[in-house]
Amino acid sequence: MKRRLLSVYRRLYAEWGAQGWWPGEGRFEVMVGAILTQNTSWGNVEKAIANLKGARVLEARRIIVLDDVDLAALLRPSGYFNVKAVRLKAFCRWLLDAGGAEELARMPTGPLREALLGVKGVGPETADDILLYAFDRPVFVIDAYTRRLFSRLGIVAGDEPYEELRHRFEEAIGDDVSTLNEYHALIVTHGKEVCRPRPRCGSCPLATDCPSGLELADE
DNA sequence: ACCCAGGGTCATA
DNA sequence: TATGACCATGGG
Repeated sequence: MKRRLLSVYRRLYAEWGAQGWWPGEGRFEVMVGAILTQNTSWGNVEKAIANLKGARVLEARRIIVLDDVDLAALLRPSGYFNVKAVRLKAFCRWLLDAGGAEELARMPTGPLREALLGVKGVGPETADDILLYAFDRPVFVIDAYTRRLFSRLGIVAGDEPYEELRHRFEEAIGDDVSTLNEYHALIVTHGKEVCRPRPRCGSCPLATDCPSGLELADE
């Protein structure tokens, strides 16, 4: 399990190299993106972030004073805009009450993760996105792409609880932040291009010698 | 005209 | 603990 998992990483990396993730400039924009991309394609998120920039409100202090309706209007392209307006404001409120990102950056990873999970609208995946990509903490993000790719490879079932998968991946990968970062980035940016259902298997980089431990599970 | 996308919350059993 | 409803836009 550990070996096969790392083998997938080596192949993804060999094929596509470092991704230099997360898209977005600076801690705050990364955190905003993590909330807005919940069950939403990144292209739509970019439009919403562009709206926030255009309105010059891409700062916690600007966001908390907006009316929910006005904020929702800016977030419209990213979908679930009413829900996300409330979540984004709750997150910004928490961030400011905590003394800002610089203060949070001093917290150990465990307590910081618990604090993030205490914010309404921040679940395990969003918290781990923020920990890994905004605070450079050694955690691995389990998302829909990860479940899909690795269940296709037959390495996991795919429907395990979030924490179980997270611990399995972290145990296999280790605590090197840049590896955790690049691995998840590769899965999201190129996971769809590999290990498609049987008929297309032969064309994917992972499948060129799939017999060596990466054979596909039947779908 | 579907189907799905870098989830999370809340109500129910 | 574990399902199901709900949130909503935009691209394929």
